[in-house]
Amino acid sequence: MKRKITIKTIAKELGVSKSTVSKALRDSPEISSETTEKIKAFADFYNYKPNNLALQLRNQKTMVIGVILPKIVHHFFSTVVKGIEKGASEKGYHIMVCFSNESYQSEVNILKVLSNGSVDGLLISAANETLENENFEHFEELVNEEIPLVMFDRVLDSISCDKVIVDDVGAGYKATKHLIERGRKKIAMLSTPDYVNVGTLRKEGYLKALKEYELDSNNNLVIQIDEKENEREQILQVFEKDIDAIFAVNEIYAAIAIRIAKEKGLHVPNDISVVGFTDGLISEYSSPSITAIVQHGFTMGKQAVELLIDRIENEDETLSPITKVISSNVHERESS
Amino acid sequence: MKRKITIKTIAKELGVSKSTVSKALRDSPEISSETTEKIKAFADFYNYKPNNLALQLRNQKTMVIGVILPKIVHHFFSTVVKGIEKGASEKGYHIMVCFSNESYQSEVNILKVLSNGSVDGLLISAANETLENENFEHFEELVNEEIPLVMFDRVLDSISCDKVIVDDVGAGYKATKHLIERGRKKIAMLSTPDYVNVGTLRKEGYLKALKEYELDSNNNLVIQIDEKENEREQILQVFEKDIDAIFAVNEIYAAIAIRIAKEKGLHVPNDISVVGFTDGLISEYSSPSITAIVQHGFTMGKQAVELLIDRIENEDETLSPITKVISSNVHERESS
DNA sequence: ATATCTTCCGAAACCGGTTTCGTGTTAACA
DNA sequence: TGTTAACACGAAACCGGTTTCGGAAGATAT
Repeated sequence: MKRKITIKTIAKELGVSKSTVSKALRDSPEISSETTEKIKAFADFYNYKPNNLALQLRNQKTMVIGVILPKIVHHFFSTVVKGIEKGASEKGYHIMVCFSNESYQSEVNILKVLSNGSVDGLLISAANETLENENFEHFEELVNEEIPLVMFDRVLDSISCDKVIVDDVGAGYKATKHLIERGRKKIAMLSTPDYVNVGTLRKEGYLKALKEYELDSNNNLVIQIDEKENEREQILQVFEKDIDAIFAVNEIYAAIAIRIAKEKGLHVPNDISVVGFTDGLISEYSSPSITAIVQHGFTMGKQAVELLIDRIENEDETLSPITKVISSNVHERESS
Repeated sequence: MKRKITIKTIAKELGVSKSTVSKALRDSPEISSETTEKIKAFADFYNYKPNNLALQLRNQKTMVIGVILPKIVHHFFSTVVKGIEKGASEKGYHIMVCFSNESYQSEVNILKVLSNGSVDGLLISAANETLENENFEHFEELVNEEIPLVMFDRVLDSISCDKVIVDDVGAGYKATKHLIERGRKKIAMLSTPDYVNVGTLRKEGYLKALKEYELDSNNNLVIQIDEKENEREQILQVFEKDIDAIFAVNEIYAAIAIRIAKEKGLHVPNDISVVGFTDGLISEYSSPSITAIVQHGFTMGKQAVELLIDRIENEDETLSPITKVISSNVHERESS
């Protein structure tokens, strides 16, 4: 990188002091218009730009928000990132994005680096491994250090910070109710292992709807898919049961279910209805297109970053943590 | 944020000088093991972490790489980001991600901020608007300032920097050849407007394959889809022509084409074959699944960031710019 | 007893800005 | 003519580290 021109260079070249240059560039009334013009012209000519690091150090403010995501090649999370970036850039902040890849150790390492003053605050969605092993000390430390922190989607109850979540119980309920209203009575659910709390919450909503409509809610229509194993094999099992609808915890499982149904000669939605979660490209472009719960990732990201910036810029007021719930809704398509 | 403990605090508390603390923490032989132990214990107890900004300012190095993308809610780009992050973190770098949202002005604004010393280098994929209007001064300025820069995917020939691109001509050729080898003779192409050079290049490969197999290559089987208009309406037009195959410039157009074909009672691939670009979730999970060109976004991102870090860490050697070409291949599925 | 060498540590400069405070010059006023 | 205020600018501290250099004290050599 070419050696950048600094205030000192300008000062030396023009025979004035550092302070004069700094003041002139900031239009201080202390400096005569004559001198100011001269300095500005010089700075302009040499394309002077103040060094951000120096300013950040001086102001103890980076205008950068750290974002830790479990993954990025994922429609929901990429949508959230978009919302975060939008909200951040509107307030003049930039984002530093890191991925835990669902690994606890990565999460810890990233936090170690980012909590060194590189960022003004953090936006985190926890890794599955962290949730599974219940190792939360690294988050607790952040709270202790009073680093502004907002968790979203994959949040932890025991951490005292602002949170933004999807109303997963409500969403599960709405999805199931939607199927019931279409006349379905034997609704299976493709869920996640229990440690993924979103799966658990969605199941709760599912059971709630079944109960409300007095349908059989014995658990054996719920299959917990382990994403580390072959997903298709696991989903195949659900077709051995006597069902007329499937509620899948994400759009990929929904798409796989539809494909298996077709292979078995079942018509979707005539023989079997399918509702998915995450209103992404798969739901939109598969055929039949898939009825899905839309999670409003963009909104979630934007609200999360706005909460965070609020904390950053009003550090004095120590309000108790807020949890925002983004309500979801059913986007009806052809599969139900 | 809680006032962080600094070297000065430790020094005052322990009655030694700043320099002694700094040296002790860095295991300098200048400091007696006794003093070192004492300082380390104290630092450890109060969870001291050196302030990154101070180090960055001192070392004139941030270990941060700026990434500018046209968009993130897009399978290919999110894959590239994953590759970038992987390559970066392997070398101890972090990434700062910004989105131009295909807007020229955003691109300029982002560059203005990021070229202030906040990053050690930049990874850029140009916005469509920039390509369309051919405004490249902001990139030229980067080159002038000798800020390490690597462009990927959407690159500009006139900018002198390292580049990583997909072999779009070859990919278009392979896709078309694949269809021809399946016995197709009337192959339409769903392309992009001409200013999107990837579209133009893919078309070039398409035409090359047609010519090689002595098929009619008059241009009227090529439709340029303007993504700002209704895409479905535009794609519908292609079905008015006498065709037996479609080569789509991305997977969304391929999915839309398949859907329209089904609606028209055409069987895919018996009546009409479809090949798409971008081997994403849509191609994988739609039914029939879509034969697609895989672009290896992860590889592209990783190679781009490796080129960049190489430049950053070997600034003295001024080698002439390198262009890496990532070759793509056909992932055969059911649609062809 | 003096010279020299280690060992261990502190003062100060530096990175690149901002900001407070002090000061010399000139003009206005009594 | 002396006092004072306004103006224009510079010196120095500061943000939080690292690093060079110099020096005090004690150990060793002569």
